[in-house]
Amino acid sequence: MLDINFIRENQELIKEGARKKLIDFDMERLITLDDSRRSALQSVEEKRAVQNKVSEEIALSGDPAGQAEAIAQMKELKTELQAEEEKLKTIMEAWQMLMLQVPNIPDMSVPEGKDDSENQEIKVWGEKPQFSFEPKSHTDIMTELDMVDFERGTKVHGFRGYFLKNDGALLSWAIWNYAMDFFLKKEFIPMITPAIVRKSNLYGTSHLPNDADDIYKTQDDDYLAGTAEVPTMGYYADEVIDGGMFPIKFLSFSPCYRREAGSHGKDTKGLIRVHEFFKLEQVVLCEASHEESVRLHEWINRNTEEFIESLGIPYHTVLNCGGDIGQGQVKKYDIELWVPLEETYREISSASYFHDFQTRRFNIRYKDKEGKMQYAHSLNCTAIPTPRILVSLVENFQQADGSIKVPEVLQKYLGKAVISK
RNA sequence: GGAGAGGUGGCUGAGUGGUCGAAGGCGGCGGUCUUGAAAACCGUUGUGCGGGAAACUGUACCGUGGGUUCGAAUCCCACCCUCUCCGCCA
Repeated sequence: MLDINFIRENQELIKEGARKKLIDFDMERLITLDDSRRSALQSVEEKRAVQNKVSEEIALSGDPAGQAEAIAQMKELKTELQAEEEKLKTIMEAWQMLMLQVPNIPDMSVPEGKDDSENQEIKVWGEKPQFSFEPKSHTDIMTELDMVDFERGTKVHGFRGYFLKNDGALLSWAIWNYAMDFFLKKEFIPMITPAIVRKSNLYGTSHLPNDADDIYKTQDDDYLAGTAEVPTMGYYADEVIDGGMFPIKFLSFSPCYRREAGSHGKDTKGLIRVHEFFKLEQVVLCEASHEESVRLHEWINRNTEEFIESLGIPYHTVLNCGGDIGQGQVKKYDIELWVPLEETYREISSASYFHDFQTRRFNIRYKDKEGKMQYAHSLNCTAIPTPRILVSLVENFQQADGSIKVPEVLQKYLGKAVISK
């Protein structure tokens, strides 16, 4: 959400931003609606002022005849007022709906482009493995080592179901434990968050109303969050935070649920695209400063790069183009890991900053040094998603005999250097 | 799931349907006093939106949403949440 006054004063900037993001937004309609909102609000407030004044006079008056007359007049005014309030309410509903759709303005550095194919590679790291044998896919490797069971996963869960077992399960735990140690050295606050959330939280992060089809819903009208970003951002909703705590850095662990409604034909095999997974997520709140947002954005992205580097998995980082960043995001980096069998990089991390786009929706504020109320800034970045990370890990470190070489940093967490039959 | 109690400002806690944005206390801020601090005393102390250069001013906010009324923190309805007891349960 943006401030309506800011929107009115920067219409061209926002329209240009929407164009770059390939978001269809009807600015003229919002302005027209806002004009009627303003005039209706003003009219209602004027009538209320009269009502308040006369009501007070009635209360103070000792003259019954005068009171009766004033009450009669006020009855008329009340009827008019009720009609206008009704009108205002209708306008407000439409206005709020539109306000939720106004896209945040992308940063100047965000490149033009229609989709992820036009993201800009800004960094490449690591040596892609050269196999002296015929490499296998992660599904084959892991199935043969009895680390995963897709057939029974499908039997129990349905489409995209999986069980991780034996070293597949242990490797997941090893990664989580290592990741905790790695990230907590950077002074994050560890959290385990609820995944079942009230829908207001999803409006806050702007997953709603945009991605409604991709979100599971309960019979109580609650939702299953697709990322711990949602509950973590909701944590301070409607609060005034002590600005001295900034930057607040959370490392949140949660299960993540995604219907993948728009991608039925994609990645139907393996662990790339599943309905249910686990993720450690970096979520940061900071003071309302563009420079600070930028600094922390680089930092959280770098954290995940460092983590991947410590595992030794080849990756590249891309700067997402306008068509591939969300409504609320100012700028986004994706980190993508090399998947040898597909001969391509696959996303495992996404780092974005939002300025006060999310915190306005969540009403997360603080008092700045001058004592003025400000909306905080928010950012988030994947720390590590499992089991997706296993895809690259297993394929890159497979060996001729079908075993997997365990990255050195994980060995003490897993308790072995090689996963084999 | 059943029974009961309750949700008021940063906290605590009053509030007969009408000078209530809301007493008192605590805390915070400013000041007097003091070498300094404490204590005491005095003053001050919410947020959003609109108008105004400003002083200030209009409006809204007492869990949320409706309703009754000239007028609602106060009455009515629905919902949400918290607490206590019982039941069930990883």
